[in-house]
Amino acid sequence: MATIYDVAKRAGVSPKTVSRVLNGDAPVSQKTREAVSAAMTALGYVPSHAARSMKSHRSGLIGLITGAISNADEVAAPAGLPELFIVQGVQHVIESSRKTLLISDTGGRLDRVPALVRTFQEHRVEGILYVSDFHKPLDVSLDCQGIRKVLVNCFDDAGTPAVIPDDEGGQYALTKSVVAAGHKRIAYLTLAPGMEATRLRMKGFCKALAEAGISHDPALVMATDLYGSPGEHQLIWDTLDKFFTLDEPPTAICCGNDRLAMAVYGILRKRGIAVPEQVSVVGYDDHRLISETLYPALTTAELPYSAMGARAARLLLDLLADPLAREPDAPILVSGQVRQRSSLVAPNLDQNNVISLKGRTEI
Amino acid sequence: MATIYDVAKRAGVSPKTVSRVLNGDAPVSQKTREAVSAAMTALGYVPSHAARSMKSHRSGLIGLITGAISNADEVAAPAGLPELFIVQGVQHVIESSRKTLLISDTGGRLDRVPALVRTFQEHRVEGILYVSDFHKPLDVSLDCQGIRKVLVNCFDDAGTPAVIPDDEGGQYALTKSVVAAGHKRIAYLTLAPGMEATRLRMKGFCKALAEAGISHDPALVMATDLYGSPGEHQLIWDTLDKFFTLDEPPTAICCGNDRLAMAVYGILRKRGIAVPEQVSVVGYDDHRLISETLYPALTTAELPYSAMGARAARLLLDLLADPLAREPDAPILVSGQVRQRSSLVAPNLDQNNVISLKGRTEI
DNA sequence: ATTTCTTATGACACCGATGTCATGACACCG
DNA sequence: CGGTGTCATGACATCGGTGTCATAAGAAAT
Repeated sequence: MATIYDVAKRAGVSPKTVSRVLNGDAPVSQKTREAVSAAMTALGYVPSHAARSMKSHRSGLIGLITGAISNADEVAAPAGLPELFIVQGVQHVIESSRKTLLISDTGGRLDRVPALVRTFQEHRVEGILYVSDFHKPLDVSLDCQGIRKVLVNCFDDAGTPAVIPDDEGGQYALTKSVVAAGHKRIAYLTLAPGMEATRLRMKGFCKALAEAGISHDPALVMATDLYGSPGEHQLIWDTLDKFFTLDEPPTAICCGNDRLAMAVYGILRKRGIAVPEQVSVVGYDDHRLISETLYPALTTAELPYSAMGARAARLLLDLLADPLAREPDAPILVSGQVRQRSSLVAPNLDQNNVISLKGRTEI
Repeated sequence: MATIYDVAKRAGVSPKTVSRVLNGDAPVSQKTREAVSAAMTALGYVPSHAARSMKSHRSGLIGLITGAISNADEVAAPAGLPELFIVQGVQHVIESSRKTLLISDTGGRLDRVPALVRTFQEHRVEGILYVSDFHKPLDVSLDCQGIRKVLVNCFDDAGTPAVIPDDEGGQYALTKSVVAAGHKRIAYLTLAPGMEATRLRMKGFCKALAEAGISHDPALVMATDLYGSPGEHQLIWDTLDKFFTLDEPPTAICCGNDRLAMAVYGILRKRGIAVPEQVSVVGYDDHRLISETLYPALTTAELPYSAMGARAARLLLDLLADPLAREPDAPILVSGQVRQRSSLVAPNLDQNNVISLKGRTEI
């Protein structure tokens, strides 16, 4: 590989002059510049990042730690959407800032994080982004030896800058849409209890109902997310069974994520209940592969992963640009849109103001 | 950041001795080793990758170019499965070889590839993997200036080493399973014409039928993949309509990918046709988010992206380890499994040996 | 005791850039 | 015509490691 000395010799100038042509940081005569450029082209010269960063003490690298890649075959992890979208958002921002993103994967094993951090340190990354697979408290000790870091999709109680989804607001807005469509009996198939998203979204769900003057009926709320477990379909089946043997069955079903909604579609139809004619269904995540392809297309709330990644990357770059910049003192919430599609319509009620399940046929 | 000189001074030895402790490449007395280790710990010393690679001329970096990350919101690109799974397979192999993977994303713009290659060159990557979003001829000029490269999910006619999926074999095996279940009238909703996968899988499909003595009926083959187009559902609807008004309707439907199968499920049920009781459905890709969650679970052929990534990474490492290693002279085919799930059962025929569509109710 | 051979360690140069400082060549000024 | 300033360029040191070679300190052999 050609070096700056080779170029200098060929162009008949000093290495320093070649450096000046490269960086344009000092005047170089037109003639010299052309000679140097010609030599660079002829030799296929590309400057060495290692040599540069050694002298400048600036690597231009940003490290990102994720489990997205190795987790990808459990693509529907608890919260539903692969955190890869976060990486996408990060990538866009970092790349347009002329820095290079170094992505490392935990391979699903948190005990490997220290080794990844060490690799980042060897490369003298200027900042680190830690991306969690779903919204939760940080579950790994992340000692970065003074390197600036930003958490994405997780948070700690040490005040580390963090960017998280606005789960409460998202479910609130989505539920309001369901209410606005005229529904009063709204069931909710939640994600696993104990998850941050479950708690926050329930809060948003209840808030929207309360504002609409609809009393909260515990019989309409069930946790059903069991990804990977063979019993999941049975559980959803039984849960729906309970709902539809109530005196006043639900006219709309909120699902903890789009994947659950996909399962619900299948089971409802198996039981001869038409979506959306007899029951409306909404999801969460806006996992477009699902929400756009399901028939009918799914109304859902966007989990703004890409925007979160972009926000986190921008935050990190800002912190790096100004060493005195104050870190935000609370996690930054990023909100998503409600995506209206055809699975949500006005309820179809009979004269008793109860869902009309006539014409139902088990197929 | 502490340097090897700081450590040396603190331990009262020369930098070279510290280097020896770090690399263990020459004998160091027990006492010295301990003093040096203590100093390293006290100073939080981490060696500089830049300085090391400069001297050794070995960066330990492998570059990977993909559109997977920025493409992620078009997660169901033509061939169906996000090529991210390829990256996952690569990551596993590279990481266990003590090298570091540098991932760059095209942002969907092929004209940015040269810039990415240049960045890789600056970092002196030892090899480059180019990952295509679906199986096709290489569609970008990839001038790596002598850096070893391996193509994944694509191929060129210049003999560049490549790893691609065995589309023909996959569809052949899958179709054989459908035949083995007893089906003789098998419809095929193909991917877009012109795609490598479409051509090869059709070949496998026909081969399996021919071996079973089933004549190929063109009326049962239609291209329906229109991802992102609002007319897709209508097209599938109309296509299914044609199938089921034939004198001998199909008893099984092969779909070009799992996403199409998901759409077909919805439409069939809307039309009161039960899966799998009246019609069996199979997909392609084994996109587990879909195939495991659909109700009933989907029989499908695995598109072995992860294995392809691993294979390509291993090939690249082998080529790097032995500069004289001969490149394979044809693309390496990687085969996937057939995943048997509940959407495929024996056909339900009436006394005329025709599919029984009794009990059908439009819901 | 002297020579020989390990073993442990250090001095020094070098990898490929760039920052600092010096200098040569001109143009412009009075 | 000499003095001053600007422009273009080069010499040299340096960043943080490691390869090469030299050498001091013991251990083993004579």
